[in-house]
Amino acid sequence: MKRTHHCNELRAQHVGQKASLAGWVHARRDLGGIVFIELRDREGNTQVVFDPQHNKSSWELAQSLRSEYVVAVEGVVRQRPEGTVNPKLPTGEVELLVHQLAILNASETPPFQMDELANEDLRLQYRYLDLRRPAMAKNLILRHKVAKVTRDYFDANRFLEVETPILFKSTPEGAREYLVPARVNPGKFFALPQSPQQFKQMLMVSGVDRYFQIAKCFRDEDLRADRQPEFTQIDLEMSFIDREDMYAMIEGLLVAVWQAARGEKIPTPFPRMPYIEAMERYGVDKPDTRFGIELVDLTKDFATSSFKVFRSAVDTGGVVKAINAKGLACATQGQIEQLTETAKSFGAKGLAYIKVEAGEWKSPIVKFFSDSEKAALTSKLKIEEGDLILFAADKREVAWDVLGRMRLVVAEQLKIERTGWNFLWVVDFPLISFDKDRNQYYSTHHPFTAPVAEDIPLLATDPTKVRGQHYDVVLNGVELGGGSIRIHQPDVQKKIFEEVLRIPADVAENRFGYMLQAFRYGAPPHGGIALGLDRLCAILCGSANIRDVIAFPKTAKAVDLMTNSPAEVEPKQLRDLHIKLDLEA
RNA sequence: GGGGGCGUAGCUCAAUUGGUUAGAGCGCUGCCCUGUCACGGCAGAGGUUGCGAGUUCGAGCCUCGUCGCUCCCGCCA
Repeated sequence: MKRTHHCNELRAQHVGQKASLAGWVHARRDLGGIVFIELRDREGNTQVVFDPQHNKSSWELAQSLRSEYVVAVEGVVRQRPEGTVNPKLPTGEVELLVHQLAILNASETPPFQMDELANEDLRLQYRYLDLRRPAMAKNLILRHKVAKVTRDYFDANRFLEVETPILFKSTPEGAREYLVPARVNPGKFFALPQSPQQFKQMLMVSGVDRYFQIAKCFRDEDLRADRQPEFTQIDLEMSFIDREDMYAMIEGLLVAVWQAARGEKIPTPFPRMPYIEAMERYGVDKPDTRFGIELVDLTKDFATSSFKVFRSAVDTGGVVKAINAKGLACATQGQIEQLTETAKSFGAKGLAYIKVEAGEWKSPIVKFFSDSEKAALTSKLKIEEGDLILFAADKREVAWDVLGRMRLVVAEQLKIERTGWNFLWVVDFPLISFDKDRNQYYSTHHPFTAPVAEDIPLLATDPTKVRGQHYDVVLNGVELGGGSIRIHQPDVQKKIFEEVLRIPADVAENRFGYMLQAFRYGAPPHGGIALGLDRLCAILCGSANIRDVIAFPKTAKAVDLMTNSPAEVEPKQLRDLHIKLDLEA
């Protein structure tokens, strides 16, 4: 009794045909004289009917069916009687009248029902049941489609899919790594790659020209809703290109993905926004441009203010900025305190505010403002009845960060509708940043990013002014991916390592020596990008959590509840690896 | 490492100010039911209120500790 159709296939056109289905018992409706079973597989559901007048023995056997039994049925496709068509089911015009039923496997009563959402830990423990749920099956299918269209697209664009090693070398800068002891080399370790970055650049030197990979990456950092310790990137690298080529290539990919996954057309080219503009207007380098509440700069207006908090922020080189949460003046004192606590958790010293209610500015600070300052606020922030103005007076970066985050918080509270797909490229990032605590420069992204050519002279004088040829693709406030045109001249790369980043020569040689050497043998100009496949799929599924698009994810504590890993190992295994556990956890 | 939320029946949740025998829906078991699709009807079983201490005449509720799930900050070149 091999199946002839899946459970979302039979339609009116099949009426009268013999058909066999196999799947799980999704629902049982036993009316006494007649039994209906809704049979489910990953594609959908079909109603099958057991009628004693048609086939008594299978009707009798059907009495014993329970949720999640695995069965095969053979019968004839029948138009449902008038008035019993189910418009909610794609197969709802027909049903399968069963001649023969085979119970392929029974099932214990499942720990949760397939049609409601159980607790996350239970779902993860019984992930194989969770994945049977139609919503999760749909996510798996969508992820497959995205991967498939990605491969097809890059194949059509002359890319080669090349696998790079999972056992890699430890590169201590950046994220914490998972280490793998190397048994045959006692005391030495591999690390799992945070990304295939260095290999893909080597592939360009190898003449591969266009590389892509759907690559597993590993980072031993604390988890978030959008961060798992192992995750997947759509990773690519191209030779003989500039930034414009990359923008066009990725826009083409995303057009194809949206078409395949959602059947929607997205407009190209995506807007470009310099990093500094993103920060000034939205306070983040991955702005959600689907709504306003933009940051407004008031530094000049309060440069000579008699309100000391603002004045001293400006005097010490900081800024005064504000956002207008239109319609939030109704916030209670308790809610304002809550907002203040939130702002403090983001690094603010406090949260100055103005509530515009009953034609009045209600605020503990407004009495310090001059008429001209009030006028500036009114015009720049377009203040109207019902507004809530939130201020940040601090160092520029802190003010950006606090208001950028508060902007999202108030948008949430105002329940601002955020629809549509707002893609954009954020460009012109600073190549180099300065770490005040450690008193040294560091690469904003990674040390292989090429400077914008005309800014190269600034490397020696004012490195933080140098723009990098880096680009991030942002969608609705989510960083989908980022990349850069790379340095391909060994002398420039060496200069960045040694003169700007001040990596000691022997350390640079040990970590990147092979790379510098490779570049001396004819490295083509090249650049690449990596997109987070998990985040991409989560957005396409409308899920806030990437666990929903990963078949077997880990909990927030980085544990797999289904297999109970990580777990302790046998002492012999440790001995083989020359590892002794003698530090308290 | 820090902060918030949650933990009560198999599942999702309720339980007033700390006060009688901890409830509901779904699921489960049995019986009835020939056009259901959230099938319906009748009956029933099912609880160490995560765990451990403490306060109290009395704790699901308060306190402390601990475990688990989750969200956020730090962290994630």
